[in-house]
Amino acid sequence: MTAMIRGRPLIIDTHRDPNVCLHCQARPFSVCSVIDDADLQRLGAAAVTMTVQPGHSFIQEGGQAEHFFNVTAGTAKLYKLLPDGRRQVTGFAGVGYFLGLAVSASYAFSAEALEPVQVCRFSRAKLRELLDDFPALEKKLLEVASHELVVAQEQMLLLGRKTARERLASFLIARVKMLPHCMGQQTVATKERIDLPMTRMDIADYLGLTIETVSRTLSRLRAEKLIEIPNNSEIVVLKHTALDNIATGMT
Amino acid sequence: MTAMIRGRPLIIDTHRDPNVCLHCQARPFSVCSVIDDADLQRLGAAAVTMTVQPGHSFIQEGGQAEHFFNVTAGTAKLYKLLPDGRRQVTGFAGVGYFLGLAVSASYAFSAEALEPVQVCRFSRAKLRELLDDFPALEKKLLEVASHELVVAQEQMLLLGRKTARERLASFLIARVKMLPHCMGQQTVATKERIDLPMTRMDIADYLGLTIETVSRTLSRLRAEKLIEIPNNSEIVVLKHTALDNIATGMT
DNA sequence: CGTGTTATTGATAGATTTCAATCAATGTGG
DNA sequence: CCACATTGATTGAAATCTATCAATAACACG
Repeated sequence: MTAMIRGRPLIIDTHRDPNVCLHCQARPFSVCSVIDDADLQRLGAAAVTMTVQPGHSFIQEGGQAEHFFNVTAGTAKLYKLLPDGRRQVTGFAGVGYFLGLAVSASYAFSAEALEPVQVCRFSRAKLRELLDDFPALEKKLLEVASHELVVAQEQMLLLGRKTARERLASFLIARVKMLPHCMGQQTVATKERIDLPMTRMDIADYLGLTIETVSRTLSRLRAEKLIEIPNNSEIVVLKHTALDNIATGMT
Repeated sequence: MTAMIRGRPLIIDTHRDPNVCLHCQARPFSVCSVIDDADLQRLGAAAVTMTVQPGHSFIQEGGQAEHFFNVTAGTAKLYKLLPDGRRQVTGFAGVGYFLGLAVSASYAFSAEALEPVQVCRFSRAKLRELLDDFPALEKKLLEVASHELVVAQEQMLLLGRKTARERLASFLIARVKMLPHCMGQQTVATKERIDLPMTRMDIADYLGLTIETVSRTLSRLRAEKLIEIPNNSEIVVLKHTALDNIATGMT
């Protein structure tokens, strides 16, 4: 089955399988982690699995908010637009991210895949059912939403009060912190390799800057030996602490 | 009873009364609206009523998050600080606003009264109890948090991509929209009087600008006959539509 | 009616944007 | 296999918006 949006194939594959949740590698990172194994079939039966190709949207700002999504693979950018095309990326949704919390009838943002993205899709009605039957899920969603709010406030501080240099440092440090936790404290002094599935333009739109300022600022951080830029989609943090101090406005 | 913080009297009055909720004029605007009259005593028994004087904080960024608050009168500003004193006001909490949703152990922001503020205070434990006993309350909180997220994303767009002029227009329009609803559509073409309990500095910190830019921009809007400024704590919107167009970046 | 606080207005400076050119990586077709 | 086009990133020069510095003005309050 192939859904079409504006004449272009958006979803290359949709799939229903009550057992998807059992083998889902995203479960430990997502809201689904609060559902018992025994109840997982209920969840799986309510979900539709989709794959979204890079550059394609699965949520449109202002569109009817009929579905909720859970990212199980890949990364998507979330953004809002002004009529003249100015864009603000409000976040990047990676594995485990729950999307569509908006209670309003229409979505407040768009979501576009940066790499092939796999999502579980739930209808509004199905999610309501699930929430009624699994209070733990509702608790978890409240927890997730609360955390999102904290992150959003931190981003407001960044956008409203931080310099370009501080914004880039904050962005890099935040990315480091979401690296596989297994490394833990140990890597603080050593090299930390960040994967960047988004373009410089996306970073600029996320940090409220222009692509040129992002580029210039990264170049300067590199010249100062705080980072390395092996290629356009990777950055290595050489001096975590120094960068962290810049990020928090301590320098 | 008078609580002290850093040697200064923070709360001029605290009060326990199981029946407060019955006569609470903030109920229709707050999460408490989902609790039946019959259960209101449970709610009231769990709450402590406090009054906070202007300039005093009842939530400290980074402090232990032991309580949740519900504003029942007045307005507070919510803000985050950088080490060098740069401030970002993340929002203004008016009547009905629920505060402290953060799940973390410490608050992510500070809250300071702009005018005498009355709040209901709940302990973490008590709120958990209430949430377990009243699923509707949990649902409502999720709804509230989701709405807050939408508002936060809109603010990110403002801070990241809008001009000073657009920011002020957005701020004024948002304030107009939260005027008593009884007026409805009718006043769109007529005068709309906005009350500003915050200083120009607070507005600047909310919009990611300086006090001078706020002042200049308001002066220009006045010169263009889009607004009137009868005094420092009031603004009259003369041309709602024109201002709205500026706010949404249509001009 | 001082007096301190808050807001306005002016002049200048500065950080980031804008405009523009170059470079690098990738892909295409002859 | 190599010109050629395309896309994304970098770098430079100039412009612009907002911040900063500074001086008044308006206001609140004892």
